[in-house]
Amino acid sequence: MHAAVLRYFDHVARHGSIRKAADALSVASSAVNRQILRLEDELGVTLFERGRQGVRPTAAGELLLRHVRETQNEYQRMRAEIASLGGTVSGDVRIISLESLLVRFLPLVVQEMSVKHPQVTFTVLAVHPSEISEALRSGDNDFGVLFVDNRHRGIDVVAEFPTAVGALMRPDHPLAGRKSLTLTECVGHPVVMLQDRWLLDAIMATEFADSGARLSPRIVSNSIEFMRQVIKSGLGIGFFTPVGFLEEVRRGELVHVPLAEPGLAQSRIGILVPRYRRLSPPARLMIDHISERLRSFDDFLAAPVRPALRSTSRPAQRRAKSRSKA
Amino acid sequence: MHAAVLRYFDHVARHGSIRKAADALSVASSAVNRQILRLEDELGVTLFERGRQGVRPTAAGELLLRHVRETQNEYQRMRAEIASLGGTVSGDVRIISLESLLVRFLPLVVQEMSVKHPQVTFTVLAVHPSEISEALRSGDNDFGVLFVDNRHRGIDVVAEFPTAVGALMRPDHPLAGRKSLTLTECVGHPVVMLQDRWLLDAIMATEFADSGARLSPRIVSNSIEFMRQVIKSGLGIGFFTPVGFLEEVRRGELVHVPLAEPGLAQSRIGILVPRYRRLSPPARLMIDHISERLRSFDDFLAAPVRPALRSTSRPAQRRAKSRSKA
DNA sequence: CGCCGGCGATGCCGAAATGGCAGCGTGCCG
DNA sequence: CGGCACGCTGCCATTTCGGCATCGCCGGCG
Repeated sequence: MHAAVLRYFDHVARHGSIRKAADALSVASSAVNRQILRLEDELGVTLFERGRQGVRPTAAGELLLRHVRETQNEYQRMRAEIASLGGTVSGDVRIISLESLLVRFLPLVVQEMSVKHPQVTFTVLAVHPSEISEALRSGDNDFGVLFVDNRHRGIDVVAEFPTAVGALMRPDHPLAGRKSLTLTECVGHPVVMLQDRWLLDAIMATEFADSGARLSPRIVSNSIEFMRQVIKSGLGIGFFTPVGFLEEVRRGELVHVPLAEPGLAQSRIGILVPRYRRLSPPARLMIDHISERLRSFDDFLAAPVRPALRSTSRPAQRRAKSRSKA
Repeated sequence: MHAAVLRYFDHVARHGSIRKAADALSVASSAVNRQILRLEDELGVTLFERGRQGVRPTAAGELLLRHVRETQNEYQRMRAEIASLGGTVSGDVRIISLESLLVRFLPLVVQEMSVKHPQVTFTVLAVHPSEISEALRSGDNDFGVLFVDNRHRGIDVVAEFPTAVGALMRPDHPLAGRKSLTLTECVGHPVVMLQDRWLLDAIMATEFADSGARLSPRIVSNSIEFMRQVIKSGLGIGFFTPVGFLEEVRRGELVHVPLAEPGLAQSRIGILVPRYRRLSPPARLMIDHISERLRSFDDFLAAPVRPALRSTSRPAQRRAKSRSKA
């Protein structure tokens, strides 16, 4: 429906080069070039600065770019809305997430969703913590499943759930019997750590730093899967939320001991949505489904800690504080 | 830039007929028709119900319509934004207003604005009170200059100014010497009234009813200009905000005596903007300008009442409570 | 009852827009 | 200096779009 020039312009901006964009679009570069020139003529401004190394949007180009992307996003959302009028939900749901949730949790909910709504497609991306704000604000993604971080402006938390960041280890580890741990208590034990603060968002990073704990990493990696295997083989302790390791903990292959540091024990996973974003029907359904799933895991996630401290009363208190709307 | 089919679709929906739309667009009806058919084929849904008397959007058509209009509005706003990058402000500012402001006040500010920014065009419409909400929400208009009515949902008041609704009469009228009046005090005097609640919004209507005052209208009309002349010729009292009659009051041709009823004395004129609407640069400038103008009238508008009641202290207190942003 | 007028849909044709191909000029880099 | 990637342009084929005439349909009116 929309003019091809919208897609062309978007691609040129993304690739920073007319030829690259034309290549990605599978059209001749001349065609793309002429559309851009025609557009500049129509608006009476130059939209790209032509450098020796490609093109870069001018201020006017940036404004147009925002309009174009917004239009395309809204178009997709509207198509999904129309499709859902006929009863069958369809469209693409774009999610950004913590990598630890990408490994187990999100595949599960995506699969469950796919069974219920076969027409829905999914784009699930792990993002570097420094790019979360941009990824949510750009309008390219519907929502994020991330650690709640109230430093983000213009982003709403539509549902959040407590999760206890803790130490993951084999059942035969010396610390495996503990009900909770401080980071300082882990000093001396071999630790496997994530490289480059991946997964550990800023909250945790400062907490780890503030504790003064000089943890000695025996193994450093940026692969969750690698760390999973390393921990399973008893090479050290890892620090994670348990959501990505539910199966291992259930089967007794690993033990998750929550950390006592307040900033970590009270950390929360939330569904983060750019404020004012209109969600497509499948995105709304997906948010509801994830909320439900997280809530159903909640007892399991939180139970190992709190009931042990609060003796008898309220033995399995529901602690999810969903603010999801109907 | 945008595909012609957007404009076609919009026009067809507005006119409720393909041929009418084609006529308004100055293209052949077949061209319009085929574009609509192609669009329906592309989306896989029928967008219009073909009746004997033209076409009417289906549910899917309504969704698409919203997207199309939003896209067009945003495009216009973006063009204005780009144009203002070059220093010269341009674009169209769409305002809805009370009819009483249309007669004197808005022509003044529009003229002042036109001098400063010749490239800016204006669309100023009087709307029936029952259509205010729809007119603001539709996205067709930038803002309204109206009586503040907090029953509107999703509409923000970016600036508001007290205005004293009062009785307008000739200086030789028996009540002309009064500092303030109640409606019951007006009983017995001939009154000129607006037909069909035009201008008087619901607040005033109820106030007039609640007061129990049985005012005897000698003349009823729906034309402000007609009533102005009638009042000037001494045929009766009219009830208005003074903004539309500033010149006459200044020249001493008419006297404006504020009404004592709290709901009327404390009525406010405000600039009402649809929440979440992004304003074009000229619209922002126009809002600022109107705010300033209203504020500069404020002393004049409010002074006749309050200083007289509060004797010495705070003789000419500024009472504008602008919440306009820079 | 039949005619007329308005409606949307369609076939046909010329005009305009779009895209593909080849080639130009230019600046960067080894 | 020669390759290389860049944006740009002339030429031609293809696709799309719009105008015109026409069809089928239906309601209103004489």
